[in-house]
Amino acid sequence: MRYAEVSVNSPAAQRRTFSYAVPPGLSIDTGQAVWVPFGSKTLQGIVLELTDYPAVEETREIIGTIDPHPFLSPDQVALARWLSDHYLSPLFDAISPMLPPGFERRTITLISSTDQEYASASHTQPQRQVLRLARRGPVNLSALERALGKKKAQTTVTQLVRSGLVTRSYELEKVRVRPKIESYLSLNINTDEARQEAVKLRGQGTSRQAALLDFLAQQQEPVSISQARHNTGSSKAAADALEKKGLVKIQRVEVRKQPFTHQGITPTQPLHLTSAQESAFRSIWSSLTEKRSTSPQVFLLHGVTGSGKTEVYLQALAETVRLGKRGIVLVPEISLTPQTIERFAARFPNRVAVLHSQLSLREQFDEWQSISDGDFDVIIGPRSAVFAPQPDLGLIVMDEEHEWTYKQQEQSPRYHTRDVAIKLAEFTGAVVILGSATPDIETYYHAQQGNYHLLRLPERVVAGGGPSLPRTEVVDLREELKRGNRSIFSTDLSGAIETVLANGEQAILFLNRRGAANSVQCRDCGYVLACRRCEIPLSYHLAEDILLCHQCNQQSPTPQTCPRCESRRIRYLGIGTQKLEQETRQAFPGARLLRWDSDVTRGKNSHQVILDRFRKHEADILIGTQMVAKGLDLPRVTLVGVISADTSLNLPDFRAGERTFQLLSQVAGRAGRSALGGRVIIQTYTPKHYAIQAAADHDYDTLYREEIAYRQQLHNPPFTRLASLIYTHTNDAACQKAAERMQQRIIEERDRRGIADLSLIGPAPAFIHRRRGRYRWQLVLRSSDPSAILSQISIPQGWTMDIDPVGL
DNA sequence: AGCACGCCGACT
DNA sequence: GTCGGCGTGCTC
Repeated sequence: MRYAEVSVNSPAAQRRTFSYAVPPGLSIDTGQAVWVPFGSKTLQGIVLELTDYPAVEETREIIGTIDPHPFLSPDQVALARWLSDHYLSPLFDAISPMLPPGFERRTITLISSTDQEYASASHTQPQRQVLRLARRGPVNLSALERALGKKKAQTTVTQLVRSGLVTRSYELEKVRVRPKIESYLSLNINTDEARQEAVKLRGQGTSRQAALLDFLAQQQEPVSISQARHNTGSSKAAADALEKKGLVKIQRVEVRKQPFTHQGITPTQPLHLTSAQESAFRSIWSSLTEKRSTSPQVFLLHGVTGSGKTEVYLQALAETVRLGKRGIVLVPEISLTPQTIERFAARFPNRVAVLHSQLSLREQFDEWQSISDGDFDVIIGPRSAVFAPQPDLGLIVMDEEHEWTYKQQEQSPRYHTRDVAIKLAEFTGAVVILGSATPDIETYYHAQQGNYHLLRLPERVVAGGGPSLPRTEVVDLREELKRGNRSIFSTDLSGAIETVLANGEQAILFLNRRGAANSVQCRDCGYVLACRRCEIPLSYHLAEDILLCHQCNQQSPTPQTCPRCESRRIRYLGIGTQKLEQETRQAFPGARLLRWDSDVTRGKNSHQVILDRFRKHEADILIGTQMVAKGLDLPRVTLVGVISADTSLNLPDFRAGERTFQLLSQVAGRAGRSALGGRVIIQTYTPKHYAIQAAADHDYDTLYREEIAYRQQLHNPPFTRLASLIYTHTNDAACQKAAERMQQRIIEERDRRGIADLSLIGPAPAFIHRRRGRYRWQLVLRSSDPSAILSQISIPQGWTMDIDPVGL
C-alpha cells in the first residue's frame, strides 16, 4: 500500500500535511492535486510526498485526482515547504501562489430543512427566520450570515441542527475558469465533392448545411465554429449534422487568450557592451555554463541609473536560452515599467509572457497553462512571477532588488521575493542576478561577505556622450525661512524652474505625499480632525473637497466649523501633491502642469496615458509622488526638484535613512538622461543628514558605511533577524493583555531552551495603532533565527506574524 | 470551519 | 437528576 502526504486546503490544516492511502489502481505523483475526505467535507489537496508508511495508523483514502498532471514540480514542492517553515505560514497558503489561477474553490455550507413541519412558539426570532428560509429550499450559510450577522447565524444554525430541524451539507464553489475549447471545422472530402454535396443538400431543403459546406470548400485551413457562424449564419447543429454524414471533420482545440501582443514592437539585436558590462556578463556567463554547484549562484549587479543593467540582463537571458534553459524576470511594478518590458519583448520576439494582476482570470489561467507547456523563454512579472511554472529554469533576474514591493505584507505567506528567488535557485540550480542602482543594505552586506558576487557598472552609458550624472544641490529650507521666503519653492528652485520653462525643457517636482493638506486643525481650540476608526489625522483633498483617511480610505465631508468648538477658523497644515500643483500654478502661471499620483491613476492604462502625454511635451512640469521616480526615460527633463526630502526621513523605522537615499537617488536619476544635461535640487530642513548628503553626492559607498555601522551598533539586520507579531482586536485593553501573554510565552520558551541571542521589543501599540476600528499591539522579536523559536510556540487566533518585515 | 466532548447553571 | 449553554481540541 502506498500513502501520500497531502497539504489540505483547510484553515484547520495549518502547517501540517495529512496522510492518506492511495487507492489501488490510482496513479499519483508528487505535486498533483487530489480530492480528499477531511472531517465531513471533501476538500482540495496537493500531494507533497509519496511514502510506504503513513504518519498515523488510521488513514482514509484519496478520493481521486483533480487534474492528470502535477501542478507543482518537485523543486516547487520543496520551495513551498521552505516558505511555510520560514515564514510560518499555513502550508496550503505557501502552495497557493504556484497553482493555476482560479484553481482554489472554497466550500459552501448549505442549510436544508428536514421534513418535520414545525415552528413552534418556543423558537426564537432568528430560529424561525432560518426555518422559514430553509423550508423554501437549501440556503447558503453566508446568505444567512449577511442577514443575521455572522455569530448569530452560526449559533442559530448549530441549535437547529442539534434539534434535527435542519441539516448542513457542503458543496464546492463553482469552477471559476476552465480551458476554453473551440471546435474547428474542415472538409472530410475534397472541394469538388463538397460542392456537389452542397447542391444535393440544397435540393433536400437543408440550405444551412449547404451554405456551410460551400464556405468550407473555399477555405485553406480549418475554421472555428464561431467564424463559420459569422460568415454563413449556420449553427453548430448544421456542423454536427455534416459531421454525422461524414462530410466534415470537427477538431476540438484548446484556445488560449494571449494578452501580451508583440505587435508594433520592432525586434532588436544585442548592443555592443562597454568594458564594465562585458566583464559583468562574463562572470554571469561562467556561472551559467558551470556545472550545477551546491550553493546558489547569486550576483549583485550594482550599476548607477543608465549604466546599462538591462542590456546585461538581456544578454544573460539570451545565453540562458542558448543553453536550452529559460528565465524569469522580476520587476517591482508592471504598470510603471512599460519601457523595460518592451525592451525584453523586442529582444525575444514572441517568446515573452508578461504577468500582472490586471489580467482577467481567463487570461491569467491561459498564461499559466502556456508557461507550464514551455511556450516562453522569458516570463516578466511582479513578485508572484517567481512562482510561475516555468520549466527548465536557468536564470532569475530581479530588477531594482531594493524595492519594498518585493515583500508581500498583506497576506500570508509574507515572503520576500529575493529570498524566495535565491531559495528556488538553490533547488533548481538556476543563477540569480539582483540588480540595483541603490542596493538594499542587507544585500550589499551579503555581497561584501562574499555570499553574493558583486558586479559593478560605475559609468552611465549615454547616447551622444552627455554628462555622466546630474548636478545635485541641497537647499537648506531653514536658511530660506530666515531670509523671509515662506513659499514652498526656494529661490534656487524657482529660478531653475523659470530657466527650464524659458528653454522649452521639462521639470519634475517630487513630493512624497498626496492630497492637499495632511492635517486639518482648528485655529481656536487646536482640535485636529481624525479618522474615527484609525485615529490618524485626515488629509484634505482639494479636487473633491473632502477629507480622506490615507489608511482606510474612508471619506468624510469638509466641515465648515470645528466639530469641537464650532469655530469657523480652520486651517490646513502640511502640503501634498494637490496643494503643490495649486501653488505651482500660482507661481508659474504660464506652465502646463500634469499631476501623477495614485489619486489620478485609478483607471487601467492611466499610468501610460499620463506618461505619454508628458513625453509628448503636452506639459512642462510633472508633479507627483514616488511614481515619478520609477525607471522612466524622459530625455527632455533637465530639472528634478525635491520639495521636501524630510518626509520619509522622519519615519520611526531603522531603514528610514536607507529609504530616503533610495528615493532621492531614484528621483535624481530622472534628470539629465540626454545630452541636454540635468540638475537636481533637494529641499530639506536637515541638509547635513548623511542620507541626503550621500544622495546629493551619488555616493552609495558612504551611505553603506554609515548605515552598516548603525546597524551593527543597534543590533539591526543584517546582524540579526526580526519578526513582527501584531495582535488585532476591537478592544484595546484585551489587545494589550494578549500581547503581554505572548511576551511571557516567548520569554519562557527562550529560557527553557537557553537561547541567549533573543531580545523582545514591546509590547507596544503598533505604529498604526488603530486600523478600520480595530486596535493593534506589536511585539518585535530580534534573534539570529526568529522562525525557529516561533515555530515552537502555538500562536492563538488574532495574531499576524511577519518574518523579516520591511517596515516596522 | 465544523463537529464532538465535557463542564457548569436553570429547570423538572 | 436532565437539558442545553458554550469553551477546548481535533480533523489523516
